[in-house]
Amino acid sequence: MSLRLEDLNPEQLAAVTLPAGHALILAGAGSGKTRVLTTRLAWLLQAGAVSPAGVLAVTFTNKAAREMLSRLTSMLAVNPRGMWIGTFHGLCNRMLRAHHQEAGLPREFQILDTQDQLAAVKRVLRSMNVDEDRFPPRDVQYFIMGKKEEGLRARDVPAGDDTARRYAELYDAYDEQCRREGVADFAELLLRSFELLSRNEPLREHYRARFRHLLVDEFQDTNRLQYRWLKLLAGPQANLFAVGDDDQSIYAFRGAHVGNMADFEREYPGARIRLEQNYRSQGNILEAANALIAHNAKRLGKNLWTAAGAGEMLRVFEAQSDADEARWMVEEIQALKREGTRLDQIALLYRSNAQSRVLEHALFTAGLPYRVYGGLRFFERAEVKHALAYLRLVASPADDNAFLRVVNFPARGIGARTLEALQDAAQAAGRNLYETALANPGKVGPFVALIESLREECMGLTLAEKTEHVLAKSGLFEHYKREREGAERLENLGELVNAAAAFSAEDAAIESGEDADPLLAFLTHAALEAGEHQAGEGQEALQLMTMHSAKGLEFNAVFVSGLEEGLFPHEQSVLEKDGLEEERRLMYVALTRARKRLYLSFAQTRLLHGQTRYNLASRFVDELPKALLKWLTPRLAEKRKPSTFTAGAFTRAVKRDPRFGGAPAGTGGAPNGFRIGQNVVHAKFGAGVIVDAEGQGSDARVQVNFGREGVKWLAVAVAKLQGA
DNA sequence: CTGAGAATGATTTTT
DNA sequence: TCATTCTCAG
Repeated sequence: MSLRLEDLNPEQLAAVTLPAGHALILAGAGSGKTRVLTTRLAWLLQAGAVSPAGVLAVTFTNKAAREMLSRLTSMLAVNPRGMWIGTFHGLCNRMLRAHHQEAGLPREFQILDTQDQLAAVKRVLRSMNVDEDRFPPRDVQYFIMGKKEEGLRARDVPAGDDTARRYAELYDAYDEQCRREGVADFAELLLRSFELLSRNEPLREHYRARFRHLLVDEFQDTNRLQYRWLKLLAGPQANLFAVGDDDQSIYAFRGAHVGNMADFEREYPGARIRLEQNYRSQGNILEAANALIAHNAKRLGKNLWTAAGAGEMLRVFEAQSDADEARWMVEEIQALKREGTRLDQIALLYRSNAQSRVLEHALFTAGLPYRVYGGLRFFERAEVKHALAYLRLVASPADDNAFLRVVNFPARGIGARTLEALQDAAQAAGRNLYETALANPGKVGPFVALIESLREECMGLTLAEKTEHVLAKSGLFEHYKREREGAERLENLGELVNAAAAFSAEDAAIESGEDADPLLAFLTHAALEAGEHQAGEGQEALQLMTMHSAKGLEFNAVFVSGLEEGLFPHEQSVLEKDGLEEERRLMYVALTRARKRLYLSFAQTRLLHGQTRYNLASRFVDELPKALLKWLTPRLAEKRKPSTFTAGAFTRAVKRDPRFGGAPAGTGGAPNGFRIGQNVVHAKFGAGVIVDAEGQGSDARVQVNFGREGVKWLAVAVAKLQGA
């Protein structure tokens, strides 16, 4: 256990030992960001500048929060209990639990995850007889979330046309429903905490007097409300220490506002430190990443460097097809393995999850073990959510979401009609479903009686015993035992009991504050931390994930695959405002994951949504310095002229014209010696690929995808296309 | 209530 | 293509 400052570089040391005041640390990829943040925290505590209770450190993920805490306790003997280290949502939850009355929430309020929220929105729409075609539940949910993250309640939403007004009404009705049912969605935790602090002066002053130092990780990922929350909590006295990297901002689509960094610069004068020395990648990789990101206009500016050598060149492979690309990757992986690279030190990155399929197929065929990130997390699994719904009803009967989820699961002969009648009665009485059913049992009588007895029987039991009891009495265990494919689900339910057993008083205190009710804390834990993606850890396996999921990780060898226009940058993203720059930052993140070896690949043909797409190499490949690239395949479209034109249209699925016999891809007939899938060069538009064709002889026309230049129909007789 | 078949879309993701 | 969601008949 030691706090060592000797190993820090001058910039890191400067950041760690800054005197009181505000600071913005621009921390490049692999520059030791987490280390600086935790060492800063330890240094403040050890120097006696502040007590553990006087600091608040906030991160985005539970994983990051755990890592900070564990690194801190390895440097310093501190009791984590009194410290406020956690995610934005976790800390807001803690504050709201401590002051639920002032915040207008019931003590046992439950947290809605994204799934629960959608179900809740659907109920609002149904109760208001809203046309779901005009107001799709997903859009309404997105609207509500977005407004909350801007800090706006329904009444604050600027009035617009009828549709906008209706959205605001639905938002209002949704909030009212949440209030009735004693639940809060993710954004609500933040907004409610923000409103609590802004309205309740004594409380605000209490926390302002308490927290002298606020430290923020991944500041570029904060949304507007999170930044306002920080400012409100900091007040005029506290010191804000923000660490971030605008070049790694890849979450604008979920509300992150990179502009917060520029705003911070303006609003909080103080220290500005750039951490540019990279301890991860070799020189060529960094040089490539620097050159790529230099194409972005909106940057604070930063250049990574390393004391390590140049290392290897970046290897680039052009495949005929996605399957071909996958086969090549397998070969390279086997070669790496022979050279002694551990499989878990190799990452296969892609833009979208759908791309993992081909890779998995090739890896499976080759017998290479792999692990795919993404998909359902533990607490999101249906059987686990069912079990939790019973526990939630025991803790908080007003939770209609939980009620509806399990009132007829396992089946108890309670049908849609019964529930409709119950919901109508509840609405008329302005009460929740549970109360309504209790007052007028009918068909749901046995169900509420079951919950009532569960609540009684659970008194005095430990958390794990409660969980086990609920599983047995609810019939969930029986149900899955009978089900043919229920074995895995049963296993997960067993895992849930284990999780409950492992959930300690310590966890509860950190999760929800001192003297928290273990059951409530556990339910909160389940909502705020969805758990691992899947089992299969520990085994040495290749790591397959999206470039987004790879953020923060590092590997000896990295494959960045599917570098094709339309796929990456994604065709949707280039239509979005600042979308291309965000895609480029994503590429930057992908490149900077690699320590020693970096592979880039793209395929001429890719099967997507059941149709063959003909693609051109991503512009991001062109944006890398040629001198750093080692082509493993002959560069076919070398002649392509660079262009500044960024038309929106990209490869469309090829609709094969029956006049050409609907021949398979690549061999399809097209007029005058051209065929679908063929690479061509046009004098003005550069390289392209034939995507469709029609007509014969002098009327013949072909549709060509020129990537950035868009997709164009050209008359063969006029266009003078060259075969490439 | 259940199961079969149709319809529907389909970046990226944490809390 | 394919996975999920919806609809309707039994």
